[in-house]
Amino acid sequence: MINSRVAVAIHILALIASRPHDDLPSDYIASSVNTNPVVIRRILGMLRKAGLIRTSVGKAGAALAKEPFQISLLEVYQAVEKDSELFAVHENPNPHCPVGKRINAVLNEAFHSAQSALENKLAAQNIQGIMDHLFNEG
Amino acid sequence: MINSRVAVAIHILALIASRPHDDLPSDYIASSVNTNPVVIRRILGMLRKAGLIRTSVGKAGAALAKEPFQISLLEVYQAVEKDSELFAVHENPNPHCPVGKRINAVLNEAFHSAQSALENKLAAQNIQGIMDHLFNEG
DNA sequence: TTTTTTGTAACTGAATTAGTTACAGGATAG
DNA sequence: CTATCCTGTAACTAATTCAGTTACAAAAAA
Repeated sequence: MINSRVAVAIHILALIASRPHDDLPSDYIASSVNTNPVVIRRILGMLRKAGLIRTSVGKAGAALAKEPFQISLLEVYQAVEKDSELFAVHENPNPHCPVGKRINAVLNEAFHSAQSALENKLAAQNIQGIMDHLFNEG
Repeated sequence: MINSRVAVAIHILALIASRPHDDLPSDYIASSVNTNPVVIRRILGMLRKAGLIRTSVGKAGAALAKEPFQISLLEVYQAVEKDSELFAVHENPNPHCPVGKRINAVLNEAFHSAQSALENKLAAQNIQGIMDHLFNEG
């Protein structure tokens, strides 16, 4: 299962986007997510390094670096999940076996098409869309 | 990253499919995968419980329970990965926060569309296709 | 100057993973 | 028949990842 940092990161960004005029401290965000403030600051750090938000040391609040509709869920996913491969492949299959010799090339191709489909769906969604679902529906 | 059992399971099935008249012991399969025979037998057990292969206690060899083209990579994936949710979501976001109150419903929807895209791509591929790539191309 | 806050290091415990040893008991070969 | 081969499974290990936590230096704000 993919870790919950992606979910928390989207939660954080939606919260910031929904309160653009407030400087939300990590303690406040943590109480919305229901976790420890350090967990929030760690994820804020990843989002900052990915260029999605701006923060200031010692000063409460984070600001989105782009408009909510310009922040795709794929960017968020890749900000908090540095491993670019979704599927693990076993190392060093037997090169003297006709299957082992080529299995990794074939698996990589098969897995890549699935991973791309996933990423395309994430790329097609953004923080504004999350906001719309949070506040304008149901 | 999704564990390597999926990759190993596909390797195993392709190997069995490519040698339908041989009874391959787990030691032999293990030497192709380059791991321990118990790792192979564990995965064979999962594939058997999923109805993809048949084995006999004490007797070498596993037989596919269906034709290679009828075994999709999605079935293999689900055989060795019992967790049906791809993305983790943080538990108990704050119900008193307008974002926390609804974030999980929105996240589940967003993640589900991505997961479905992945699963559809896996469902569209099967062991015969893996064999074709292994032996009829490149 | 006192308080608040960030950023980050360091540690913890839980969970997962792949690999390993061990062995009971079924199947097979001589 | 019996010695060997093999499966299925339990149990243990070491490595890794994860979320949560404590601690604290340094920046910002009250």
